[in-house]
Amino acid sequence: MKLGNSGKNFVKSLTLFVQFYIIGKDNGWRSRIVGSRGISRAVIGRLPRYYRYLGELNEAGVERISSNDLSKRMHVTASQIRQDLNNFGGFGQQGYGYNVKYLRTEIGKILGLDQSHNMVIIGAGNLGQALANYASFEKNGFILQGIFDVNPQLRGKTIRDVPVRMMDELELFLQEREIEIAALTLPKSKAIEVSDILVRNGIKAIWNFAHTDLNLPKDVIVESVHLSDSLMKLSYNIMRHKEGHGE
Amino acid sequence: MKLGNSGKNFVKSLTLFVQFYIIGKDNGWRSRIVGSRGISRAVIGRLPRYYRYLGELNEAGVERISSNDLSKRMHVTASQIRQDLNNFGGFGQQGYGYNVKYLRTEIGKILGLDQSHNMVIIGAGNLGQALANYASFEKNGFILQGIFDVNPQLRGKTIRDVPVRMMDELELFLQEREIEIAALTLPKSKAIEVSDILVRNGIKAIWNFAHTDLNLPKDVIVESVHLSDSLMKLSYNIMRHKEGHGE
DNA sequence: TAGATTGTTAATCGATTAACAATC
DNA sequence: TAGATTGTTAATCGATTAACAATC
Repeated sequence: MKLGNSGKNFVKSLTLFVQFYIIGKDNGWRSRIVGSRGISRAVIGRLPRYYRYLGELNEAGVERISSNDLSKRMHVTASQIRQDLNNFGGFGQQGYGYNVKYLRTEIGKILGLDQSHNMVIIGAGNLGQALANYASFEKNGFILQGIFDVNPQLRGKTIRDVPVRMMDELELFLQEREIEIAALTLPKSKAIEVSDILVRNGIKAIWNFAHTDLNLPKDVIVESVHLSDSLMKLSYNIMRHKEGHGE
Repeated sequence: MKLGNSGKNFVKSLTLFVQFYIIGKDNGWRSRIVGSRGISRAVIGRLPRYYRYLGELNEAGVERISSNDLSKRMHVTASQIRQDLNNFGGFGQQGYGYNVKYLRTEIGKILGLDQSHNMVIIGAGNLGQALANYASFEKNGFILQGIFDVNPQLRGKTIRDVPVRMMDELELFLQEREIEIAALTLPKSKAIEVSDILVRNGIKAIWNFAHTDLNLPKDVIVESVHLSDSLMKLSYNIMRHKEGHGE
């Protein structure tokens, strides 16, 4: 029996659909396997980048991509891509590659972007305001519920419809709403005492921009963004580069 | 011959002084060795953190520290600290440990913090303004020379005495002053075209905050801070943590 | 000197890359 | 079916940790 071209494509699509549907159903046990730890920090660190590239491909209307093509765009090895993804399950199909939209969605689920997380920002300076204005966070499920500061001049100012509140309202606020994440955008002198308040009131994770490490109970997740560390790495590379060219 | 306690300490101090002086003189060939590459990314990534801890110790008046004590504060192994530092030379002394002030200075030199780097910020939104206001960068030798934006309403606004200029002045500005570093704090749609302008006008390094990777000639250093990548890692860890506790 | 602690080599561990059989 | 490309095992490479002799 022969099928015309459109018929073949239809079968192919159907096959893919069915396979992906089945894979989708796997999530139960797969996530339990994932939960049983063992995914390295390095792999997790790369997932957001895959997610970003798949988003761009998707916007560009690309339907499928092989690990090889993706590896060239991202300047990594195809082997690494396949190895990374297979930590979480088989998202691809031999002879076909990966379905861009599907793979993106799955990585999104792994990263928890399909769920919503309530967030507050502590410190309404430039950096706090910058974060508050990133509309794209909301798109990924991070919902800004409150902004706090000590400066009375900022009281009542709103950023994307969220009013700045004073710090003395923080504890009650955290208790009344289910806030999971706090972004700390304040000087290091305040960061440590504030982080204690946050932990006492059930915050699950802190996105730390203060110029210090936070030593908190190990069930509190801390993700730090140390801008000056980043700038120093850049500076080191400038040095190294100058030497390399005999200056 | 016996020495009293203060005499012994004097000799010890003298010995240390002499040793450190000699080590200091080594820098010529050491940096050439370092220049001959081979320092891994991972090691470089840890240097700013050592620098930060040594700064805190120094402020707290601590004069010397052993790799063991430092390892406990930083939650790393003493072995790693010694191994890391010995990539750049022997900064310590057997039986004594490391001189805090000296080691900090040396790491600062490795990172290029003893030199000054002219910098511009492209994009005077909240994030650009936040960076401009970080006085501590200036302390480490990063000198803000200019801030640029397309928004005419920002024209003439000054941040820490640096006026916001319009983008059409950028090329001339780069040519007239020796600008090494550009911080890109603008939307990804603009980031790529602006980075081309920067490269054409001799920028050595880009501190990239845009939500995209920049594919530039390999002699241009790019250090990216992808905030959403960071938030996604945090989100992943929240997920994993929930699973671990059977939710 | 004895004790402490480094610098450095060797052992282990983990992550990346290569290779290829499975399979769409 | 033949060709393409994955999933996965094995080989390599690199980074971390352990151990200890050198030495202050």
